[in-house]
Amino acid sequence: MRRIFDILYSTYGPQGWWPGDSQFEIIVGATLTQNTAWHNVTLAITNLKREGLLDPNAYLGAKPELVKVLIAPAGFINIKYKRLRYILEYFMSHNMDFERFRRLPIADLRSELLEVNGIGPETADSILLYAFGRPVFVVDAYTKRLFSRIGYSWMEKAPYDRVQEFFMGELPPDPELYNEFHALVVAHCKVTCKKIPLCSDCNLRSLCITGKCKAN
DNA sequence: AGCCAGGACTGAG
DNA sequence: CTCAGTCATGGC
Repeated sequence: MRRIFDILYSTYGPQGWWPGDSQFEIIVGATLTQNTAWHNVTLAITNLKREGLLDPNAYLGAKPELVKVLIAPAGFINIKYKRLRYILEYFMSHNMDFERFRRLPIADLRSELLEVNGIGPETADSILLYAFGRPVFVVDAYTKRLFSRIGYSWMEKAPYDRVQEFFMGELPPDPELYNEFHALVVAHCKVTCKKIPLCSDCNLRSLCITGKCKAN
């Protein structure tokens, strides 16, 4: 597992995630990117910034119609508008006390986040890792897709928590490592695309980046 | 013209 | 508990 990380890292280099300036922006981005191309999320976040709504009070005080237009590029406008509301209300109910979130035991904070309507396991873990620097491994569709092709076929249909437990059992609880690992998986999948067939010329198959495989 | 993107919720069986 | 249906837009 560590070897796979090393290959990815030497291939793509440090990714510098999360692509956002503030903790708050990371939280908003993690929500808006649900089943959505990141490019579209950047359009929405740029809109919110321009209108000064990338701020909890401003967002909650703005007219729904306006907010929906601004986040429209990210899709699912009605659902995501509500989800952002719920999430912001959660943080506001704790006075946006990020220091508190930083102190809370990981399991407790994760449970709190999962109780919020609109925050599922991946969004919760993205917030934990990228906004609060907690050592939580983020699993997503790319993770399952990639690893199910390089020897872990069981991951394809495995539930989120099972896959996460596996990775966290293989790797030390290092936020920096988890940060880069997830970002590198995304970076790799973005360039390989899910239609690339398995490579029969090397053990790494679709992860192979030697350029010698037929799959590449 | 479809198909897909850094998911999560809901309701039915 | 499992699972299809639903949600919306921009890029290729």
